[in-house]
Amino acid sequence: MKIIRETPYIWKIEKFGNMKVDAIVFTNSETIYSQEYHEAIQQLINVASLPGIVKAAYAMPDIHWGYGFPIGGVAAFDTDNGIISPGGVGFDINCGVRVMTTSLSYSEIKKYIDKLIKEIYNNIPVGVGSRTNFKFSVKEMKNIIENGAYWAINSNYGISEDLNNIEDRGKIKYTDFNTMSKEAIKRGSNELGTLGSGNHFIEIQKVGKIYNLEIAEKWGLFENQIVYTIHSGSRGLGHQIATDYIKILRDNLKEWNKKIPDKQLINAPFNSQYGQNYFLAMNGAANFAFANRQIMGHKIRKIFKEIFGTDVKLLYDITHNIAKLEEHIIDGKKKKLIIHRKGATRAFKNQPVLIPGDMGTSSYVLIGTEKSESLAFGSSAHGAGRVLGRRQAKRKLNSKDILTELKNKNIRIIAKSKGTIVEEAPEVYKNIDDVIEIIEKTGISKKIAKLIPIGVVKG
DNA sequence: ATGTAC
Repeated sequence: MKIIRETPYIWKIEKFGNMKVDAIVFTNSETIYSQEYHEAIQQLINVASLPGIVKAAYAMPDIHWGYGFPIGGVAAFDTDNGIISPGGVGFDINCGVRVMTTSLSYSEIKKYIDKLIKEIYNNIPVGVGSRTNFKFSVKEMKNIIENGAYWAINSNYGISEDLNNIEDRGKIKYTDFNTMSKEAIKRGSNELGTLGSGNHFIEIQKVGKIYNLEIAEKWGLFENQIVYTIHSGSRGLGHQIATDYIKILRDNLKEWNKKIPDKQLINAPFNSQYGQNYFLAMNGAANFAFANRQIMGHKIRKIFKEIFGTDVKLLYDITHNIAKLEEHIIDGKKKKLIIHRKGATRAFKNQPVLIPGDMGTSSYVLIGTEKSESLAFGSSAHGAGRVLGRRQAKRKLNSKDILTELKNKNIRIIAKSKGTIVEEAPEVYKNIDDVIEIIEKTGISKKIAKLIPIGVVKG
């Protein structure tokens, strides 16, 4: 294997063996050869061998090991002779991030942080198996699946201008309710507007440093401003769709998948019936997730209105686990591709890019660039990236120490489970500042503002 | 991530 340093932050693994294209890794010289990158890079090499992959397999600086495809990976496939793979999307279909902005400064709400996070915790179901106390009918579920955030706004969870600030306006048109199992629909029927567990969170944050005043102003951001971030996805519904289609492809496309280097890379030709059915079902789950974040975002907006009498705007809502049908220029010609972004954020030119760090450090708002479009199909990182596995975290850390650490930093927290506090402790993540620095240096997005956590709600 | 296991 030959790793070539293209620039100080871009590394190329020249294609060898069964690879159809090169692999490109965005990172620094300290991590490229590190043990923690090793498995993920092997997975990236496997991805580069899949049929119809175009240009290269890409890895963002926060890559780590995932199901088949690495988390933090981007892979584009030709729609005529390429594939679509559930492992290239992930189990939490349309896991994503939304940032909402208030007109309040930190000093105005300082005394109310405990009250705020308590209100949020009491109004939004959080944690493993979090459910609403009612169920949507199958007919209403069809409406939700087909219309996503558009459905939510029509159901009084939001204002129409919210749609302008959601990726794909919160509604992907390529979907078909009939491609989704009864089980998936049943699981989703009492999960809409719930946070979930693991790395999902709601944070009240204050705007720290502003890096680009002009854009920040345009986006309604100012120093010491109170904003909030929601990180969640499609809950059990999306998980069920992923599980269903991995099995369907395994049972029905044995011959087609005979040569894959890892059984977790199970896939279907994009233009086949199986490939199309997964695509349509996955998009249904994505629409469910858009509605999910829209509801939670609006509920918190109402809490702010009740306590402070202030209005809240949506800065942006973006997904980082999805396969999208997009047009990109390949060899000077426009081409339709199916872009898998798994733990990678879309970062088209001038678009807000939201990258959460960990609950003890910070998160960032960035802007997409032309360079991202030319270098990585318009993609950027999605988070800090784990350095400790969940089990390792539980062995090494205890919740009491983490709570003390957060208290010392003046960060309030309500969490349903002590286990989650440990599994999601600041120590289990890479330093977000390092990830952001690499992104800046490569130019795949540019910093706009830093967000500092002050109140955290966890599952 | 996940009714953390079929």
